[in-house]
Amino acid sequence: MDMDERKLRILQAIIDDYILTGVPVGSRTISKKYDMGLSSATIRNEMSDLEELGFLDQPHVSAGRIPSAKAYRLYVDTLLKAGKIPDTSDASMRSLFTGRVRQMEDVIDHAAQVISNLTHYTAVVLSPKSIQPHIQTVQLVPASEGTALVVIVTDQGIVRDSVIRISREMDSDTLYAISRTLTSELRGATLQEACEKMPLISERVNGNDRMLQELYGFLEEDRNSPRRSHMAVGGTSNMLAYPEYSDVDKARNFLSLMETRDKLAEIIRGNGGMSFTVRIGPETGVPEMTDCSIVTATYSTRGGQQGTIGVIGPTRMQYSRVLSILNIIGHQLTDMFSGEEHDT
Amino acid sequence: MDMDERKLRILQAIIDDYILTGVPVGSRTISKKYDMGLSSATIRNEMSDLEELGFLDQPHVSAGRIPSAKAYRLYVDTLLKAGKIPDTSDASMRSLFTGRVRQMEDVIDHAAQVISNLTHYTAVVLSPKSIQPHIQTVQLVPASEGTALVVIVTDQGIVRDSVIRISREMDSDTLYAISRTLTSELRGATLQEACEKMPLISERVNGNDRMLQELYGFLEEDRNSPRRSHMAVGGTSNMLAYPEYSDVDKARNFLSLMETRDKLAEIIRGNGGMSFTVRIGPETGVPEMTDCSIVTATYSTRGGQQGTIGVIGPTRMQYSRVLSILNIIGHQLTDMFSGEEHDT
DNA sequence: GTTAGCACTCGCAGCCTGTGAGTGCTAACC
DNA sequence: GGTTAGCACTCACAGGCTGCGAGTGCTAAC
Repeated sequence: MDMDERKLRILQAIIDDYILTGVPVGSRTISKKYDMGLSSATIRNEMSDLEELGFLDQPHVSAGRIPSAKAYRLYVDTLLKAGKIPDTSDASMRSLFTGRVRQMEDVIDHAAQVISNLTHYTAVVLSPKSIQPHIQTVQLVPASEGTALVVIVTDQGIVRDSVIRISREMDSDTLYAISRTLTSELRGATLQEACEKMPLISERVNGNDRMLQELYGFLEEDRNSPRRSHMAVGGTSNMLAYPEYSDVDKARNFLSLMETRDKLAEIIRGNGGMSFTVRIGPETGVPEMTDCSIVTATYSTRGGQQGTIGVIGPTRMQYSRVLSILNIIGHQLTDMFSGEEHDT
Repeated sequence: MDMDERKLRILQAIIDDYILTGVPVGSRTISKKYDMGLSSATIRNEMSDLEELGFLDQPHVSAGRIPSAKAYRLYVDTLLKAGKIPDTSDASMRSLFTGRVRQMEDVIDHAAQVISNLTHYTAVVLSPKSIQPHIQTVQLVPASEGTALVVIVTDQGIVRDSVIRISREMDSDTLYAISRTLTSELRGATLQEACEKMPLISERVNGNDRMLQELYGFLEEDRNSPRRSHMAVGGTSNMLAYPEYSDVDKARNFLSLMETRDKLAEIIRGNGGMSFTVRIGPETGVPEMTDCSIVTATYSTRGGQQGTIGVIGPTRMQYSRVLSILNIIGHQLTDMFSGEEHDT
């Protein structure tokens, strides 16, 4: 017994219907609602076959059938093969980022909002993972008495800063002089390399051991921390609207997963840099998410780094709509971050 | 009919029991569990009085009684009057902030986590609302070709930054020179005043109109935006564990309120700078939160600004425990932000 | 003023039942 | 041989009924 054209059409109809309603779908429904010119009995036979092939599950004998993960997979694959993205009414989306957002983090927060509003699922937006940024400028800025702010600008436009203590005698000019030395010494180095170079530099800028010590500490720490990779989550409450989560315990599990941000980031990032991924149920690899699907897309910034946007929803997700939305928003973010600088 | 000592003791017992169990409490329970030396019948009479006085509500005739908002109010007030804070096992809390956290935002995120873990309610932490910071240093740092980073350090240690476009000819020294001028001109000014001064300065730093224009734009925008006031929310999923939220719709309302961050910040900030506030049910002023209570406390930073930490829970909250925890965490945050600089 | 006793209320869990959606199978039909 | 009508069967679910138990209010006695 093989998949033929007709089985495929029936499967498609079942999936469509189930995505829409969330209720197990029966043979009669298919034969009536989607006029295939077949009686319910015939559909019934086909459905029985489809079940045997592993595309349908039956929650209990006298209920309709629901698509299996395998079915969604097939569905999505054919969807993606066929020019994938239908044009959603993107007039409504074109101008979502006009409201003068500047800081990258603000944009990311906003994007998560927008995506979750459009999809009615949960949206996650990750800033690009900075892969070994190279130092471009180091500057010490006088802050309050006895402290200075270290600002490190990298080639990816990412700015890192921290306050360090300095001796009270230092004035602005001295700091500038030191900044120049540091910049010329460290330009082009990765944070890693900068750490290694510090001892050498310490000889050339004599008499400021304590300060350099602190600077070193900052570099050291910053190098190891994955911070500055910002993440925004939006629309977690949307999920509660789906009958899949009318069970409070399930909902709670889901929500607490959404709250453990490290884990969540890891999950979303698990797309291997593909421009689109769809992970369905068990494919997510997360036990808590066997009845969720994750759709991700990427956007890129000037430096060629990739950020990730993702949508988490029930397995019966409106895949085509979600893919379309992610596509559009992804492009918008790319435009925003790579064309013009994201400033005023 | 008046409140007397005995009525108070009974009310206390009822509240304690209800906070613990969440189930309407009956006269028999009180007479047995909390040995008052009174029979259930007597308690019954007293409870009837308490109901008449507005301290108890009866969900339905044959259920026990539950404390009204008025009762909680009384409860909290006497609690607060009496040296308020019981010593919770704070050995477990003392060292919650050791893990080398530096950036203020990280600390705030962490604090929200900690508080929600300790209380099992939802925690909100707000960074101080910067009230008219004064500029201390302005520095332009070369970023990528044709752009520079403006770093503004204020007297409150708050740093604002943005990328602006500059003409390509400018080198590091030129930028420094301009920085010096800007700093000497603007030191001590508020952002507001800085905006007003810009036209004047523009004459003195000739030939860089475009850059100054952008700088002006940045100041202008920054002045008006309440950003940089960071907010962290933790433990929203905790609320679903309480029977009060076993209704999914209710839970969803709550969660979507937690997601509208502006509104949430406003609500939490509505404490008028009091060192402790407890708002019970309707007192919150938020229709969606009539069955929630909000407890807030403040912490302060070097510049004397106040940040807010808050806990949102069901009205039958463990007020004394929550107050105690907020007290401790508040002190820790104050120590961290006002004693030493929050750096390495 | 306190308490024992009692009748009464009412939510809730458990059980039963009818209904309806859905299935699988068989036999007839084209 | 594929398709369809018919039929018996299954099973979740909603609705109605019932008994239980927790709780109350009232009254009368202590």
